[in-house]
Amino acid sequence: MPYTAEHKQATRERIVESARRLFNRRGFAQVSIDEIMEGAGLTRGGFYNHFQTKEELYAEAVTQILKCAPAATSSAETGVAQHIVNAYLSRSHYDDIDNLCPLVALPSDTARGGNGVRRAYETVLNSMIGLFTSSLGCRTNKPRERALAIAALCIGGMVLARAVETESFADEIRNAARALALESGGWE
Amino acid sequence: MPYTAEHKQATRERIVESARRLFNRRGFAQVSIDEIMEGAGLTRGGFYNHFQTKEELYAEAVTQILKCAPAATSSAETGVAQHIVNAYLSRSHYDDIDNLCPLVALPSDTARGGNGVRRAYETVLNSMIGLFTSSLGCRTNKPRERALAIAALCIGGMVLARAVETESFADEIRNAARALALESGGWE
DNA sequence: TGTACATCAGTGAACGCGCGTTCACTGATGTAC
DNA sequence: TGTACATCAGTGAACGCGCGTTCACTGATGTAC
Repeated sequence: MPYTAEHKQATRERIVESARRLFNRRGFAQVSIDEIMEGAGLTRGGFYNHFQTKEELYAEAVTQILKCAPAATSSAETGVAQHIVNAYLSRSHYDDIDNLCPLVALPSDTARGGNGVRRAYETVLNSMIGLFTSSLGCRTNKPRERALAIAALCIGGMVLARAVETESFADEIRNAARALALESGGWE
Repeated sequence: MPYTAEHKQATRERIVESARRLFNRRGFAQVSIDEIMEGAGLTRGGFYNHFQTKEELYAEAVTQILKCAPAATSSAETGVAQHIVNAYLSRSHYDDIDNLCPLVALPSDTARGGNGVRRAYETVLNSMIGLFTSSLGCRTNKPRERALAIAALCIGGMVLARAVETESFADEIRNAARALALESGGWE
């Protein structure tokens, strides 16, 4: 059997990685298969050795994007949540377009997308919320409700910061969202 | 001069209205000029009597969408802000796709778009924030910062609710975001 | 160890559809007389 | 008031490009002997 299974798998991953970066930046419709394949160092035709349709790649890439989201950190000690809030609403997260959290980059595309994509989105959001919840357990009588609101603040603040034209306004939004998130978590 | 200027203006507005609804629901690339014109009761060709390009219509439609956003309410008495937060995160706002606030429907498209679109987005967001700020004036020492965070909560909560697959989860998110927003505004 | 072979990942030309845009035409309407 | 005319909003066929997808082919690689 020529070409090992590992070789094929590695190529497939290069394609998904290229797609991940492009979809996260520009959404589904604005990215062509040519671009994705070029980003993976391949040409157009080979795409269909790995995926049946562009849609299929999209679902896989989004799930993939979501899996490497910062919220995937597994340890849930107190302090981790605070750290995540700070990192999430930091200037460096705002600047790093290629690694922007998909919860921020793709909510509109997800809302317009199919069930598979929505499920993946929900899974990642859930893991972020689970982390906040356990970190809040001893500080409030409604930790889950609080965790949900803090997630909305983090993601909402970032989404707005990225949609706005003026950079100083974007900074102001991030900082205000962070202040309230930290206050609500009792982390200030 | 056959056909009055008013006639032409009215037609133009029908096109923008049709575009407004479609763009708000599906974004820029997923809507065709055929659909927009059909929604306005016209045919393809006439489009170019009113607009030079699809892009031009997009910029105008988005600005238009943003202008009729709920935040445009001008009176800024205390209580109005509270009312807006409640309406914003209500189930009926969540359900009404065609009239969904563009701050919720279009942030990704805006973030990927040109300066005109971003400026329009910023303008509307500013008017929402201005309203919150003046309504908070006497209740906190940092009214603007608070207002920014509350806006992030409203929009973030709604964006997440709309991206998630499970309906009960969406409800939970809306309610949690509302609770913290009202608490932060001192309106509970 | 070396060689012939079979497989299949990858190539790039070609296809066909959708859609933005153009264009020659139509016909509804306001104006001049 | 009625009629001829000029204008231009609206029509729908056609164009052309981009892109998703297909397909015949190539050539790199692992296996059998």
